[in-house]
Amino acid sequence: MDQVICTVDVVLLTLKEQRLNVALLKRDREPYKGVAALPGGFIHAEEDGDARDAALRVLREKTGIDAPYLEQLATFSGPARDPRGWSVSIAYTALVHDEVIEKAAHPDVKMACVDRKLSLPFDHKAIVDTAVARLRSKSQYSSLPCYLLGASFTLPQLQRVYEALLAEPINKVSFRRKMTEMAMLESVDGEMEAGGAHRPAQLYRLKPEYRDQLRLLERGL
Amino acid sequence: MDQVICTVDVVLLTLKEQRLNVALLKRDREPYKGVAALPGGFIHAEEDGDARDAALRVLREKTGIDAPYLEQLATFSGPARDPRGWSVSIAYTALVHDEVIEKAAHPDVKMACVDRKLSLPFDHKAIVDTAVARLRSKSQYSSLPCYLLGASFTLPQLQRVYEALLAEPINKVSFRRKMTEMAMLESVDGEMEAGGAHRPAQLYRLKPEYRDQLRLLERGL
DNA sequence: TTAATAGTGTCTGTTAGACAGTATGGG
DNA sequence: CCCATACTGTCTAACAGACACTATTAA
Repeated sequence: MDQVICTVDVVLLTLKEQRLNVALLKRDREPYKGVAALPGGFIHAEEDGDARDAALRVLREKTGIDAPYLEQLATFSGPARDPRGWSVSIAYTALVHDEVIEKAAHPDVKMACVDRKLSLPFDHKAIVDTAVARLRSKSQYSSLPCYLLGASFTLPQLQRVYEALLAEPINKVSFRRKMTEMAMLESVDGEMEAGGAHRPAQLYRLKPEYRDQLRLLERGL
Repeated sequence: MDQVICTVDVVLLTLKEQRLNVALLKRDREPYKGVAALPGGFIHAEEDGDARDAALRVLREKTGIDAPYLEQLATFSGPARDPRGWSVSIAYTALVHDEVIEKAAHPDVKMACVDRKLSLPFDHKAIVDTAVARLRSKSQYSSLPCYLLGASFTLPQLQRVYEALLAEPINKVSFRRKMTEMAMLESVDGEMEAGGAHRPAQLYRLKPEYRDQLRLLERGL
């Protein structure tokens, strides 16, 4: 049997000031010791139930973040991507609200804007690019961007998230029609957004059944 | 380092009489020797450039089919899916025209309709279901179904493929507008579909630049 | 000519976007 | 009151689907 190294990597994304950021971690061992890279690690056959469990474990151990929205991205493989030998990395995308990362406040985790030129070890740049492209693509026709916000949020906030991801303004009336069509939100009564000198916006949250399951539109935004 | 078995599996799909069929191969070794399963095998670190190469190699060795449309589906993993131990299978979907399979005429390959109840070893049923769901979903907004036809085909043929995959009739005028919008086809001049006592249909083929690259619609069919 | 299917012009209903109006908070 | 932003009603433009009409072949 040919020896193949089997790892998972996590592209942990969040929005900071309307810009997509990815979590990078200073590597604590060779190869690339001390270099910022995606949180990742070997699959532990004795403890991990599957690759997804491994990704959740790695994220918890390395960043202190627990149970984010997580979906499999793709698997990257080949003899050259890791100097230790022929390797497979099952990559996952995790989406969290900015606050989750700030609360975890892990000292070795640095957020980097994905629009900047990133210089990353292994093929991590390609993995990040794939994750970002997938997120932006799915934002056109799904509820995925909701996971970049907290437990409750207003429609104007959500629209700004979609607009940041799609990098284009969205018609307010159409946006609201589409959110109604997706029928994934329920209003949180009585609670309104605090803040400015203006009418406060209604708060919403994902219906429980869609907390882990995407909602799709027949026709995109 | 924990020992993880690293394999690839291929869901080779084709349309036979407007029904999606998957290629199954009688296994020639344990486990499940003699049982029909997806074509698959171990990654060979010395010869495979990456997992995709492994999938192409496996498909060529086991079915005689070379260079089909191939895309990564997902990776399946866990301690229980293979009796030999904790395993990872990087699954690929291959699409080919029915004739390609008939010409290969591999004696151990049997096509099975995916709508029938399939009893498959490992987690191959789940892999097939995932591949079929992905294909049907992408058929709503992409050129993917083209790869289930040969090098050239007519628009009525292509529409029947879309209708078979989506399991619903499509408006002819809209369908043609959408194909024009995708702008992935070029007419094959002078050549017409032979056959019935009626006006023959114009033949088209994928433009060279889209032979291996999907074309997407802004808004689905 | 008829039958059968290919391909198109056009009308209509549906949907998306523009715009302007009302609603509701703070100052 | 004013301003700012949330929300909504409604008009218009764009698009999708229905339908009918023409085109082209074989018998």
